Amino acid sequence: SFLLQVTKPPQLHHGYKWDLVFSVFSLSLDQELIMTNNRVKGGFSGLLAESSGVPRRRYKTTGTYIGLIAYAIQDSPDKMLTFKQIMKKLEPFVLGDKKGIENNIRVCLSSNRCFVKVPVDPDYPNPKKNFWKVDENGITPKMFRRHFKYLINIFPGLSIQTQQVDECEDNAPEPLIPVCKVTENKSEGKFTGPFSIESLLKSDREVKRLEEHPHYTDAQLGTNKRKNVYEYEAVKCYYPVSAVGWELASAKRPRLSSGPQFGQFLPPHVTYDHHVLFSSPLMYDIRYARW
DNA sequence: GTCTGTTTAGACCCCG
DNA sequence: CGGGGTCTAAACAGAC
Repeated sequence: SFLLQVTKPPQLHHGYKWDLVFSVFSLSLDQELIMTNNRVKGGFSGLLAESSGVPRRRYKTTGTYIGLIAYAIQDSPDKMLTFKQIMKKLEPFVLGDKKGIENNIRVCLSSNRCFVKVPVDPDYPNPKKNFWKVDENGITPKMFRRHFKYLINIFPGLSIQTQQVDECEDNAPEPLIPVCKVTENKSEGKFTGPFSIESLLKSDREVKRLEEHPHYTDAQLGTNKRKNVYEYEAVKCYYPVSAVGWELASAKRPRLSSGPQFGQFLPPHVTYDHHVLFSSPLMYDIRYARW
């Protein structure tokens, strides 16, 4: 594993702003930030804060991948980096199980709606050649507090302050649209994943067999050879939210099990929900769609 | 084969 | 204790 020692005075190393990193992770001066995949007691692993050699639990006192990645991206000249550039920038944090940490960062980029892709060459889009940038509209108040509270100085466009976040939460309005009614179309097979019947029912989402969905297109068929393809489509309702607004249903990026996912393009069967999109001045993010 | 990106499952954490 | 969030490992797809 690799230890980033935050010691006094803050060391400038390869141009990295250790003092900023220090504040990002809110560590006291004798603590260390470790980015390692090494297993510790109880199978626990992750980003650890250590004090006097005693590992602490992740949350509260430690950084997160989201925060770290966001820092790397926001600290770059154009506020966007390729995956390789992100890894290069985070190199000082990452020694040891580099593959594992790379994997984690990929997962993090891919699954969080606060990270979006921008084609390196817009004229010749290549799904594997993207810059990653931080989408501030994808940062929920909760995420802000958890990951970005100490990064406010590198988010000049983020029109929110900690106090505002708290106020937002205190006065959170009701969603503009009601939570979807739950309908169920049973089918054979038992699914246990996040899109299983049970999970979907629990989370008040509408479930339909893909084939039965009115907006389903044949283009979706046969595009995925994976084993555990869930042939369900979740109809999720999102209501206007951003870091300045109200609460998102989830910070996780909603997605189908298969189909084109490139940049901000939406699958062909996805339609804008104009009521949702335009009923609030805050709504300008195309991901606030409904399908 | 390598690199990049997506998805899933499971373990674990925190919070209500 | 359950739900949601984070992290890890792994499988997989597609571009090069």
